[in-house]
Amino acid sequence: MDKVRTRFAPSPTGFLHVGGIRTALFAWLVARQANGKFILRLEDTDQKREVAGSAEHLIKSLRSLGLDYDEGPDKAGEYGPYRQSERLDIYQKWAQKLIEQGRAYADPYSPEEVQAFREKAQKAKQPFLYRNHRPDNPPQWDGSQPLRFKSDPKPYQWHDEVMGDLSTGPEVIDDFILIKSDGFPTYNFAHVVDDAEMQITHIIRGQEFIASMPNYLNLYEALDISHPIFATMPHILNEQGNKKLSKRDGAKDILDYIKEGYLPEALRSFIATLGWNDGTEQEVFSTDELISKFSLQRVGKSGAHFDERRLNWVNGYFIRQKSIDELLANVDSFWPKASSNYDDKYKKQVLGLVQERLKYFSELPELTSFFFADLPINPTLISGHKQLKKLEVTEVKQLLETVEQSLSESDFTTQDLTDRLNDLLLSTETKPAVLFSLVRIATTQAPASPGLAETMNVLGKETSLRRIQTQITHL
RNA sequence: GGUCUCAUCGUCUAACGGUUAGGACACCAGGUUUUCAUCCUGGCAAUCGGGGUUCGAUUCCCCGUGAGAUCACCA
Repeated sequence: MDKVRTRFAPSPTGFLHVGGIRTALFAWLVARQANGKFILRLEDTDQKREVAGSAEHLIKSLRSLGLDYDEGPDKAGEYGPYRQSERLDIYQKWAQKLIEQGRAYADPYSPEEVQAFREKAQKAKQPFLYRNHRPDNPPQWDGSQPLRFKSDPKPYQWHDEVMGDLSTGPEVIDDFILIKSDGFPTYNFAHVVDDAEMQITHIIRGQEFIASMPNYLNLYEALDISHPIFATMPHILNEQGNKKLSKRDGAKDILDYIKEGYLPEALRSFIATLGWNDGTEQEVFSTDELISKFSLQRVGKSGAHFDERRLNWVNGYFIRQKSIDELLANVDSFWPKASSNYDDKYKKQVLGLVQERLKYFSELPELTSFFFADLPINPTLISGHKQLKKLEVTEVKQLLETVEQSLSESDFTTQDLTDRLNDLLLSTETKPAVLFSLVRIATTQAPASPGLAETMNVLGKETSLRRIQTQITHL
């Protein structure tokens, strides 16, 4: 087989959501697995829908996810340019060829007239086909009219790597527009030409294109080019599961996940297993494993729902696998503001304590703020505690003073703190649920925190004792 | 409405026609000296319905039903 070349061909009309990035990921995996090339092509043939800055946004999204491309708008290759708006002459050339063969003609009708045909068909409960109105003597095409494909309706059957064998009758084939009256090609024409020109071997795309496959097949024949391998991905559905994931419907920009501190490798694993698995019971995949194990044939045919809770679990899983040094490098922009006074050594100690509770990095401030600054006394932590609220204020005060006295003699190693805390349990005749909770609240003022001795060890003697003292004076 | 496609726990999914239909997320309960989390143990929970074919159907066929996609000078 030819060297594998896959492409991701978005239109620059907005951001990329999970569904879009999955198509890109699969195309990337197919290319990387075969040691082939992955190409980014911008399908910017609709000037009206183009959103300023979205091309850059798309590129940034791919880069953030680690989906590097070998050729693209900002990465020259031998099949460029990689922006369709810069390839108009190429489409003209191919269009000319079709005209010469009598397989393309100028559309003499106005949009309103075509619309009238459409409504008439609708009223008659007939499917609308432009070719039923194909003009007998179309005018010479001068570029001001749309150029239409003169189709040759026939039944088709074809193979799709994901969907299997597909077939349709001739009734779905029509004279679609090749080149619009504004001089730009339609997707239907441009992508066929570009995939051929760019030597693309696999077209991996969403299922919205499956209905027009027969038209493309018909066009491939007219152009006398062999078609690439097709792989159609089912859509990812929204959380409610009643429609395809869409921007309108509140689907999130994939870049937002990066901003919230989801790891690219976790995102890759999660997104890949949305519809794909290797047949074993493995749930999480490294990117190397994805590259070696992925296959289009094992992609499911039905749409999957996007479940953020599972993504959270996968991301937490990847976070727990990381070394503290790797973690430190990853969370750099997520620390609470107060952390700027602390060095990496201290931050690594903190990370070591919160690593297993992090689901995504933007949780870092709420999980670690008390390591960097004294939080205000929160009386409800005691008054709302099921055991502590039963105690008299004097009892609480007594307990804290006993603790303070013992800890003032500690060297604040985790071991010594643990020993002293255990001794205090005996000497004060209190339960862990009472004593430990109280000390934990006093030293952190947080509803949840890592283990008590470890936390105090990291906070240090001065800070820990000061906070206990502060708590006493606020009782 | 026409055309195409799909259908296993709430969710992601596994099961060359023969399994007590498996795993994971979520949830619930218990354990790991406080909390949150991790980890461990256990639990709840599915083959859309009806017909065939077969000794035997989640699996093959047909009909329903449901869902999705598409019917643009959008991609």
